Amino acid sequence: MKSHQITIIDIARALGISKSTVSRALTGNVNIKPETMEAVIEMAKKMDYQRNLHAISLITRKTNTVGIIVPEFLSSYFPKVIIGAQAAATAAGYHVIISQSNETYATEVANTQVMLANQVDGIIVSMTKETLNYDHFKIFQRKGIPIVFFNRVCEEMAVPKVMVDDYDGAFKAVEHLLSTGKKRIAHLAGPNSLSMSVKRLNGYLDALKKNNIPIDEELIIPYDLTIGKVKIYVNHLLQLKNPPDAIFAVNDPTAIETILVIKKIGLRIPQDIAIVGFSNDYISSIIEPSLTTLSQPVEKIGETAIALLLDQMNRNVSDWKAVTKVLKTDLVIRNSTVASSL
Amino acid sequence: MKSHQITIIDIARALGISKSTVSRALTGNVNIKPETMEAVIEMAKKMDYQRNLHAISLITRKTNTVGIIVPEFLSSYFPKVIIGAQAAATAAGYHVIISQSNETYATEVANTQVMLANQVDGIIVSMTKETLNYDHFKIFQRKGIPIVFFNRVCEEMAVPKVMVDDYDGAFKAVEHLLSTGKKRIAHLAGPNSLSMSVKRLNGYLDALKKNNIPIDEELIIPYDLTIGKVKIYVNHLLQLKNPPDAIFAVNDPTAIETILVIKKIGLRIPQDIAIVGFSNDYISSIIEPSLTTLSQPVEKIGETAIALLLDQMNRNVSDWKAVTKVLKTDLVIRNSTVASSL
DNA sequence: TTACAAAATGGGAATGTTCCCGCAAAATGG
DNA sequence: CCATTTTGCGGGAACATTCCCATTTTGTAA
Repeated sequence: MKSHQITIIDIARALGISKSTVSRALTGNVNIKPETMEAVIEMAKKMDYQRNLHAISLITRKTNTVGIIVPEFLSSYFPKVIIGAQAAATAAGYHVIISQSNETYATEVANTQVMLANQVDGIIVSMTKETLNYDHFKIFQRKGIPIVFFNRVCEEMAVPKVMVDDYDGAFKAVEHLLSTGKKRIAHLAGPNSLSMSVKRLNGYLDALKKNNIPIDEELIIPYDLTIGKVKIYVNHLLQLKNPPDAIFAVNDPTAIETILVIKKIGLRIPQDIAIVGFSNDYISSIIEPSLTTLSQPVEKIGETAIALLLDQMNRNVSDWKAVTKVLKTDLVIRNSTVASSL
Repeated sequence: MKSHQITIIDIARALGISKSTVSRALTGNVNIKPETMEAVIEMAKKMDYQRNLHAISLITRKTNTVGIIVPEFLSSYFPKVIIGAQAAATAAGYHVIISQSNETYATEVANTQVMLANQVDGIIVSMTKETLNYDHFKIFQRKGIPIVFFNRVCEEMAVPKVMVDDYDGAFKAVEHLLSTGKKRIAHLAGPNSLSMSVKRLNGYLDALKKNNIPIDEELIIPYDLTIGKVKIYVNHLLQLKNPPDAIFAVNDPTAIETILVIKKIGLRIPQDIAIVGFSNDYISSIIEPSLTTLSQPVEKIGETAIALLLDQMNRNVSDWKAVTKVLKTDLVIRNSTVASSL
């Protein structure tokens, strides 16, 4: 079904030289006469030669490829991280293969297998919200393939991680709400399986404590990040005897959905209820009222993850370092917490 | 640096059988005693064995992997197509590797080389807006590797294509604007390099002709899809002696940006100027006024592209068929053309 | 010119797997 | 119970390339 693949042997035969020489010319590293090299390269181009990475990686035990596994593609967050990561990887001479897990554990496991089977030299991963078992990641460690987590990290694995300061971001968000005079701040929290959720929750709690605001468990709603459920929870919050005057959402999609629900109900934002998100998705500046949120250095996250990965790849397994880089977030104040001056 | 890889030979040795038998057990196709097979599979799991796809594809000349190349990740369009494509590919037993070209020709060429080097069994592609030379795609044809275009297709190559009916969509958009009483409809067109742009332009032109509206070249602005430039063009249009009362934008990001610019200027949408986009990105329903646009069956596009690819892969090169599937768009009418009844 | 080093090339093993072929063992039929 | 078929398994070639070692060619200094 497939036509004959052009190999270095074909080139060698065409030029009357050996395959070793062709190989040397093509990899261009050592002891090769410039004219020979030129002739080989020209012939290769002429014959539509394409090197077979499988054969190369079979013998070199290296693929010059790094894998990226993300939970989803729908928010602008992960695509932007990928752009940063891809740029950094390309600059270092690595190819990138990407796969997305659709927020499901089974797909994530399958994706790790694809990466393993493709013999990637390393991977960077952000987990799905479902992932509770980490065996499929631990295989990489056992095999000596570096793995770096970003954003949604696996706490129990001693590997490099790139995160933003979720605690600090949440803390800033809540203090900002308090500074605008809000007293009852609800939190639409993420699932406990993600350490990010827990950290944001802790930032929320500590900001309240520091400002002597009593914590009301009723106002804290952990949910599974399924956008459709936001409506239920927001309605529930608003029907409390003592409803909140602000909502801090665990991420931007949730906050956006919250705004839509509240607008439909007819409450004024931010006068009746203020809203803060997390991540500064593109849409946050577009929606009305525009969303106050914490901007994350997304491309930097991707770059940093790759940098840590490359560092790890250049070390011996025995010399691996499980550094954790924490990047800062910036509070972007918009009209969902401070009424427009217009 | 890398630890020893577990091979079928290790398993064979551990069980005191031959590598051929292990291979048979693992691929599970023919003439193998059930107990032997079980023992092999168990031992493989116990030893953390991972098959080496490179060795397999080297000999089988097949990788069970299809490649996806898209121009960008930032709009929700391509990520959604990928979700559909990935689902279809997985269902057929194929892995997927994704790469994004950042809308630059050079990256696209590099991406095709990664795909070739990885010996993918086929690729689906949507081109960058810069791509004018198609040699890097023609290589696939010459090598007998099926290629399917979607959305942004290469007209001069006789290969399968999946598109939406751009002409029809544009036609519907313009007729809708006319039906709301608009008379001077401008078109923020895409670059001529993309046939999609040309088709949308033709739909626009024919809808005007059919309704006896004179065509004013002044109102047609082809641009390169760089969002930052929208502001310049919109301002230019509004400063014309005889400014437009509606703008049909070539895609949603452009339309969204147009809305933002016009809102800043202070004109009323749709009363002073109506706006229509193309694709129905998520953000289109969120922005105020919400955007009238043409929804595309995004996931279906991905599925269809993979279906055509698989069909092609199951044929002999001599039997390839260059079918073109055209999917319909739906006009979604929102407040950017019809004032809210509230 | 000779001797020797350096540069350029060739040959063959190795990478991990599948596939083909051959052989032994088990199963089947008369 | 023997002949024949089927089933299960082992051995070795093949895939495309790199790498090591050996060999040839070229260059340089005495």
